[in-house]
Amino acid sequence: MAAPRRTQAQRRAETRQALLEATIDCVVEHGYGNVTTAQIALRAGVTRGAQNYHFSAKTELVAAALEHLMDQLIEQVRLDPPRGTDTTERALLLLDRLWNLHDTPAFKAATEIAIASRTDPELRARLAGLNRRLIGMIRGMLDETFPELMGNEDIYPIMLTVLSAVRGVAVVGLIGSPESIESLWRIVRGQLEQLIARAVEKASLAG
Amino acid sequence: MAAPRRTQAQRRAETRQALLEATIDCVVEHGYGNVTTAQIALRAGVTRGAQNYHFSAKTELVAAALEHLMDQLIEQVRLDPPRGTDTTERALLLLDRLWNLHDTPAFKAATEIAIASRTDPELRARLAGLNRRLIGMIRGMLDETFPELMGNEDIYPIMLTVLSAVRGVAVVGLIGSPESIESLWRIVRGQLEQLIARAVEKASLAG
DNA sequence: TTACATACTGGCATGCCGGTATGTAAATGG
DNA sequence: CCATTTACATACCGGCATGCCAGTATGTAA
Repeated sequence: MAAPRRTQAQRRAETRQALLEATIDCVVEHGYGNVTTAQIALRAGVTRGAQNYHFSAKTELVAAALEHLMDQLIEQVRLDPPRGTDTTERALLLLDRLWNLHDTPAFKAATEIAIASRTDPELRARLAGLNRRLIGMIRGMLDETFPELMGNEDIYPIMLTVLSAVRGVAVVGLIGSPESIESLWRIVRGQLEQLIARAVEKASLAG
Repeated sequence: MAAPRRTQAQRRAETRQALLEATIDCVVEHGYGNVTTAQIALRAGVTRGAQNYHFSAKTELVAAALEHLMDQLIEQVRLDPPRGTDTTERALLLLDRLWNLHDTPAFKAATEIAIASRTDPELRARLAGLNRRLIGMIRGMLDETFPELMGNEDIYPIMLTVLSAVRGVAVVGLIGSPESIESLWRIVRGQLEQLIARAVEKASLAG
């Protein structure tokens, strides 16, 4: 095993990333309340000393991990926007993509951490902008995906409602069985589909 | 201070209730992850010994507390069903009541505990039926409140969608500022209102 | 090569949490 | 009025998570 001779910046980046990802994994697996710094360090293949060197407190690590996760998700979504000639078709594609995003382990972790931040001021402060940022991202995506609806202010309330419903289902999904969630989502999806279809119809009549 | 000479059943019931309520209060105030059994006992005005006598483990106490809370809420809701001549009017009344239920400290506690139960099998098992029970309650209430819609299967999907959306908003409400939640709810409420109104209209045409 | 900065190691120490064990008071029943 | 059960109090233990620190290695600049 020859020493890889990494540069300082590389070393730093690699261990940090390993820690951030291990944090998310551990939260997903054991739940935020049960996660220990030792577990995280172990999973990251890093000693507790190194861990503490980069992130002096647990909260800091967790907050950073969630921000990192968010960055990944946003990037991942931004990379392939929904394509299609039909407006409704694109909208439903977006809907499904939104759901898939919420049906992911990452969302579990994010939710746990967000919930925990309610009573942790330090954490809360750092996470304050994340939801705002998420909504901003979705908004931007809407504008890009539906240029024909540009300037139509009616779509944002619908977006928020859809997002809320998706979140509601996703939250139940944290504790329910996959089958029950699947069935619940099918039902809710049907309703949201109608909501969207009507909105698109209305908008194209107006436009 | 003369001894009140309470009966055993009274003593038991009183300390138990004090413990259950203190548990909810503590969870609301400090968050599930930070709550300690000592805090709860202190708040309930009970020693840790008594606490342990009634609830041998923390999980047991928390689960019992949530069930107790649920009982209270269900009872409270069942006591005054929405009245009104107009179907839509009653539906909107129900919608607001549903939101008020979710905009309460009790919901915060319930959510925290539910989230925690994801990685706590013991807790999860005891809470498994609660959501089912809640939905059953809402279903029953729908049947009572809208006898004219009886047998119309279309309203359940809508109910689930509305419930999901309400929950989604409520979850954001856990960490957001009261103002931002108020404004979000107003927006979502507007959409749900339309959803409901359309459903009622359709149902009365069919009926 | 020397001097310095950054990255990392391993272990210690403290506080605290949940659970238990044992003793005491209050109520019930005969 | 005594015996037994139920309800509660106090003290304690084992364990463990967290943060910290003194030292070491590795990269970087003079």
